[in-house]
Amino acid sequence: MHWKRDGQQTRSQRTQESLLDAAEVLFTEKGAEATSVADVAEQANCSVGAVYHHFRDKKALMYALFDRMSTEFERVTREGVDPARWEGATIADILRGYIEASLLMGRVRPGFKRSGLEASQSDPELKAHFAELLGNLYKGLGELLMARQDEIGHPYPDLAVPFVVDQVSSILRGRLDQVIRRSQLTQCTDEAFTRETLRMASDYLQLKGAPETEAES
Amino acid sequence: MHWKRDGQQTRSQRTQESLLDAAEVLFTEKGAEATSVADVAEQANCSVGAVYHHFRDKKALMYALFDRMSTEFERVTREGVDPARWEGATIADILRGYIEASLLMGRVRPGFKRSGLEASQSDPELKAHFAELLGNLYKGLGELLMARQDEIGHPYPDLAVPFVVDQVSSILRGRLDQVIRRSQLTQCTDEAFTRETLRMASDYLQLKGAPETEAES
DNA sequence: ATTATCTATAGATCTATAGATAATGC
DNA sequence: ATTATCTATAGATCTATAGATAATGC
Repeated sequence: MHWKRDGQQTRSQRTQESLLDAAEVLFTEKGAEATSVADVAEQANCSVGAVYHHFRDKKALMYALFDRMSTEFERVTREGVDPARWEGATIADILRGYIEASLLMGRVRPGFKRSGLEASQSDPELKAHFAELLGNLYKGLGELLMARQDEIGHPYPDLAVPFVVDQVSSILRGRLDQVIRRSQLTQCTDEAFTRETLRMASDYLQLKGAPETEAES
Repeated sequence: MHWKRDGQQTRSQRTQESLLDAAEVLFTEKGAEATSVADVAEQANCSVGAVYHHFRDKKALMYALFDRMSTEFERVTREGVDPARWEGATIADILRGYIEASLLMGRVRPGFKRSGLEASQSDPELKAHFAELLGNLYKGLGELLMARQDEIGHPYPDLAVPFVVDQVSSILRGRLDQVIRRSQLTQCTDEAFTRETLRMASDYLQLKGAPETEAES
């Protein structure tokens, strides 16, 4: 599982990170396959030889990038689904937090999904890892909601909660997928998007307590 | 806009179609970039030279495939959103029809999205065309729903209808996206998926008339 | 006679390495 | 002395073409 050489100089680590930065930009933009090692080297202001000094081959570079993104994703997930963080919060609060955080992350780090898929394609083990990362997020989020089961009016919370987690995630992916989205109709603001997505999830779960106080005056 | 040569023999047309079939399989499986012209030729049981006899270059093959898929997509859309077809139908009927048809299409022709995206990436004009195809579907579906505005309890139908069309589409894409989905949690049947997605959309729109008669006994 | 196909190959990339040069830090 | 970088290039693909061969249909 050692995809990158452990650099022993400060300079080495700097180069390695700038190579990963370069790869992240280019792979996100046009995909790993369409990006040559020379492209990455140029973007990182170093030579092709340097790339191969740090990474055994191109695949190793892809894996290392995926690894770096995964680590961050894992950290954000762990913090995000920590029950302590959401003490006293309602389901609506949690869902709103999830939507807002996803929009933010998806824009700061747009390449995670693509990177994960490309890595998955060439290695079933990484595919499993990628699925696990997403699974952990969905599981954690689901548990936060299930702990507030009494807010839910839907007749089968066991079914409704995983379903709503899944669907909201799909909706978020849909909004963040620049390629399709860019030229689509729903050109509403993030605020409107968040509000309506939240309303959809709330209506579906039939949340009690604070009903949408949104109807006109 | 002539991406393929007009074959003048019966044999020619057969070969062309089998080349497109081969490309559809391989491009869907591993992407156009990762597929070599030799791969396509082999899958179609012909030589590389034959490919280039029919298509100017590899890009032309991609475009022709996208073209063939687009034509079918357009036809299905046109028939699907024809108001005459849905006379007397409720919003729930229409949405159910959309969901079921999408699941079917997405499985019979899984490569449409990928093909569209790859074609889009190398040609802005095709990107616009791809967006237009999806746009027409969403527009037509939206109009069918708006014509039944009196069923909608949501305070702002003008906002809610495009929103629900968009979100249901994202949810469908999410379910059909094999790469992510394959290893995901929501392993419910298509029936359950359809039912719950429909319920979500109905709840959001606050459909009057036939309320979900689904609650326990 | 024309059109379609195949074989063989030139030319363009792109990956990966070898060997030389430069920088680091003990 | 060791580690990192660069330059130059070998070897592997992959795209596209040229020229020869086979099939079609008038």
